[in-house]
Amino acid sequence: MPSVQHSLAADCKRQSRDAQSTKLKLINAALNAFTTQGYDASSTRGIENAAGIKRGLINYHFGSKAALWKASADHLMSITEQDLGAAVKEVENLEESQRLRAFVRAYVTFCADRPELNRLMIQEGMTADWRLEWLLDRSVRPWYRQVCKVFKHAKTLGLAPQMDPHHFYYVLTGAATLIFSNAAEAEALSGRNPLDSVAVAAHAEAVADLFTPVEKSR
Amino acid sequence: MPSVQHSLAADCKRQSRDAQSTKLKLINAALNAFTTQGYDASSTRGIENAAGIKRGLINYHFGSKAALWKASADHLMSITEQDLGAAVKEVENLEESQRLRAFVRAYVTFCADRPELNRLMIQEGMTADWRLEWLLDRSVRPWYRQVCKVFKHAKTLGLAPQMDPHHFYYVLTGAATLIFSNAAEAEALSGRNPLDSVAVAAHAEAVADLFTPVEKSR
DNA sequence: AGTTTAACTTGTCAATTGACAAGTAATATA
DNA sequence: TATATTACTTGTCAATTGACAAGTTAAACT
Repeated sequence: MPSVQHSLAADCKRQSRDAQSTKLKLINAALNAFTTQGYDASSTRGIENAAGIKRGLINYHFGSKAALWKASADHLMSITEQDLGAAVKEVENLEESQRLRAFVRAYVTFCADRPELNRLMIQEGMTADWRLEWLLDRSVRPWYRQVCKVFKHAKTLGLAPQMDPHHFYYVLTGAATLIFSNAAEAEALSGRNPLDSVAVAAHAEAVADLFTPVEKSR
Repeated sequence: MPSVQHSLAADCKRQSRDAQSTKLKLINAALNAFTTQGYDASSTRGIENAAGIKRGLINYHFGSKAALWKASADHLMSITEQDLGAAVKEVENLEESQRLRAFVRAYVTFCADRPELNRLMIQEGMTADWRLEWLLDRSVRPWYRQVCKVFKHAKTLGLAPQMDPHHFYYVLTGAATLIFSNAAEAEALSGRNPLDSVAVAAHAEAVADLFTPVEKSR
């Protein structure tokens, strides 16, 4: 009997006294708040409530709201690098003529999987402050260079439209992401959830078609 | 001498006791705050300070923060309907083969002139609440229908890519606007102001090229 | 000139916010 | 078993926020 109780207690141990799991709950709740409401409109108490933990734990585990933001953004960027990095690697194994198209498709699919990334960039891309600077240094600049590189290569081979890479970056990013960033609006307008897998695939094709030499008339 | 003083006083009269001009100052400051920071992160006191008027006047003239938001959004939408409506009318005078291209160009130019509109849609398009509903009813739905109509017409004539109108709407809107909505980020990445007229024209061409049957190779 | 009304001003309030500090409880270690 | 460390809890604080109410001033009207 005592042994049962003991092992039960051991099983439950990680339930409310595991710093790692508490931190993760906070980071997930924080990402949701920061990316949909923005930094200033998100309250630490609201995040703590959403995470289902007690008041005060943000300051205990992270020290400040700003530090929580950095930890959350860092977490999101790590996931992004992992997921998107793997997709990009696969693209490099393809025949040259299909690379840009596959790249676009992989990017759109990723954006639908993790709309938080684009929401965060939209929240922080409007005003030049410490958060935008942090994001630029941490991951936007490298990603920007990579997109430009892929595009320039395709353009050289005549497999992409003639366009300045900088404009391509924003045309692609905007075209690929707005429908997911503004999912609530898009759903109200169309009556269908844009994050639904069928809708995602259709959107990916639409965006890919734009940048791929058109297969003449139908 | 007294007459001079009198006429001077008459000229200055509208300086600090004209309800219309006070309201307009508030609406402009409010638009700037609401579109860049979002509704919840914008404080009425901050808006009053930015407008250069005294504390309390928002509640005197508008009754509440929510009412100020509605008045500001309504103001922005009226301007939009005027400017964009005029541009669309001009497009209708053009030869059919050029209409979609001219439409896209006019839209991009407008977005650069008034980045507040797209910033507002981004701030409010993520979450389904009373503000999104207000915007949908007031102007998004009509505009959405118009864009779909123009596109369907061009598609029927083979002058636009084969694509669902709903996806076209978000592809066009995203491609056209992100570089202006995220002007701070875009400037940090490229070193050049995306709202500069040369950059705007280049972006308009890039977007228009996407949706216009490509003039083969160069 | 005297009165009314509209425009503005300022004091105050309860609620929320980020932060910190002084606690308590659970677990690991000696 | 005793002790130390880590994880969590709760009380409190000053600052900010949206709202309202009781003022004051300026202009319009009679």
